[in-house]
Amino acid sequence: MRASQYLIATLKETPSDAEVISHQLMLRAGMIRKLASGLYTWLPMGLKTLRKVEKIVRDEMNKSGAQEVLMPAIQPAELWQESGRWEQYGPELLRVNDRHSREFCVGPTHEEVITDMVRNELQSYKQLPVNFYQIQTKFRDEIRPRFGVMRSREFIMKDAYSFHIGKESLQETYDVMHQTYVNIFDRLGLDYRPVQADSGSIGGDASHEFHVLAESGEDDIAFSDTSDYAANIELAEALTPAGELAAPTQEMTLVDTPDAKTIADLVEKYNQPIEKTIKTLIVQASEECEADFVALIVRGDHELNEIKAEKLPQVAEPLTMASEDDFRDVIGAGAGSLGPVNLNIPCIIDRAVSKSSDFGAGANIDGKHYFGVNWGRDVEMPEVADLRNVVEGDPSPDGQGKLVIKRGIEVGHIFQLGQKYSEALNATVLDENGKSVVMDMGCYGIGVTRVVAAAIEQNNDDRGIIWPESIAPFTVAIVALKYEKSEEVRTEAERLYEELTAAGYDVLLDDRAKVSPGVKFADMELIGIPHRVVISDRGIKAGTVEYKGRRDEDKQEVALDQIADLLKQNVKA
RNA sequence: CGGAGUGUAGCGCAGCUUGGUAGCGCAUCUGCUUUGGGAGCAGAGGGUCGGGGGUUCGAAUCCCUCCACUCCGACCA
Repeated sequence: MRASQYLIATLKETPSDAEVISHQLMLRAGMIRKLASGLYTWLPMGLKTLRKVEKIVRDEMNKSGAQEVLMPAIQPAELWQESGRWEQYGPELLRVNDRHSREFCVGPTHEEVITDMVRNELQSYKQLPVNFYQIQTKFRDEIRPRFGVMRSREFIMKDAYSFHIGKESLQETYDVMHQTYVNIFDRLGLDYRPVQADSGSIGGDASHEFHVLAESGEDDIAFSDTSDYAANIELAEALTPAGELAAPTQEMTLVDTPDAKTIADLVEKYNQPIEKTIKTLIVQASEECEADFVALIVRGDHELNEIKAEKLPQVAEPLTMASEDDFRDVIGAGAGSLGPVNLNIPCIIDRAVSKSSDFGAGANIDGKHYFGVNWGRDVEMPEVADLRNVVEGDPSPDGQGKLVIKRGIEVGHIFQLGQKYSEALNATVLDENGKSVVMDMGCYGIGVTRVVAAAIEQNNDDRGIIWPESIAPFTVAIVALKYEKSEEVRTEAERLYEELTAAGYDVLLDDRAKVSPGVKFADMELIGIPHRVVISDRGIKAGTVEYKGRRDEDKQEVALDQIADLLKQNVKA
């Protein structure tokens, strides 16, 4: 491609509303433009990379034996009513009416449509297992779209759905997809981790997420420093601290603490070590609990894990924090003065709290705390559960090593759905006995547009993007200085351009007239092209061109007749 | 949805307090010069000042209203 005939829409200044580096660089490199909140146009330069990501995903999916289909973005309400998600999905589902006022939605995902297709097309166990996928535009009406295409409302997703008789067959395909994802992210050239995950609202059993590691990620991932254990922090189990509960060394005393509303106050003003403080959180109880509220207690230095809390039978789903107005009458004290001693509602404590001794807690009397509290002696040990997020340094749940916590960007997610949708939509086939059986399902997603942003998030410097070779919009930039004036430069540049293009390389020839060298260099670096060749009069006189890799510190002079071979040896076409 | 903020040329911003015919930098166009790190000179074009309403002789500026966008929050004891 010739730069003079291509939209190079680079920006010198960073648009003011771009927060994260990938968003800034995608705008500056002329890859995307915003149309409205959460909606982006892909300019030629951005689309080129997007298509390369798609191609890798498509290649590997095809290799895995999956079959490509394409389903509509607009879906009829009936199917969603059949699965129960028309009511359940909430405002993230964009609903629209056609001219006959029939109801539709813009698909945020395609379980319903694929299950409908499969129940119509498949009749026999002999046709199973199958795995269908598509690369298609989705819409989710996010509460707050942000970070450019990282969390946009409209986005492109590769979604695949497999169908089986029995869990064993599902597990086999799940394993194949896990390996396929590893192959995909390896080829994309990204630093990523597969992690155990919660299956969340989509429902189902086993689940892994694939995270690209980056500081700006929105998820916390916990890893073992010695084994290959990795899990989303939502899921990572916090083990009970080893050792016996220490014997009391202090008497329990009631202390006036009128100015202690927070854990920080107790630590600073009353000299309580933070690990000897506790937080008492009041949440709505479920129907099977006789009280209206349940108290959840974690250590002052720990955080409640809402996913874990929500799974407790006594706790209402979704997890709802009680407001102070609600519980003040029941408990007799407000936030900041709550604790397990003389508490008149059910109480569940975190495993770490169960090993706390001589700790401080609210007295359930406004402005007062008990210090030196001990389980058994001062208050009966309540029910114990895993309630908190793991923190760095916790022992790994697999018993090997300690946990390290890093930020990740979720770019892929695979689930074993089981029969959630196939049962709701009655997707059955006949088994070898001629009996009708409900199929098991798996589903497998990759956020294709998000992959592009994540790749930039992980690969950039102060000059711009540094693309992995496999997804760079162009792999080689030929910067021709004084292209329009120097016939020698023009001849050499054209020759190299033709040769590399013929050899299958994606080459951008910067032949722009009256553009100064500095601008050309800056643009090529901002766009992030991995390999750069500079052709100039100066070089031609010496019989050389200059080569520099995007990550290289230094340039090197290469003989004119050797540059093509050098690139062919080191760069994949 | 709650809170905060911003809307002025393609991009980045000033002007608003104290009302008086809209400005700067970059980008764009023309010409000349320049060409190995975001060139110089000369000239030019480009604006419903987010929309509507009001106050006023006069509104980018003051008031009302609507809209869009951005950030923070929706974990708090």
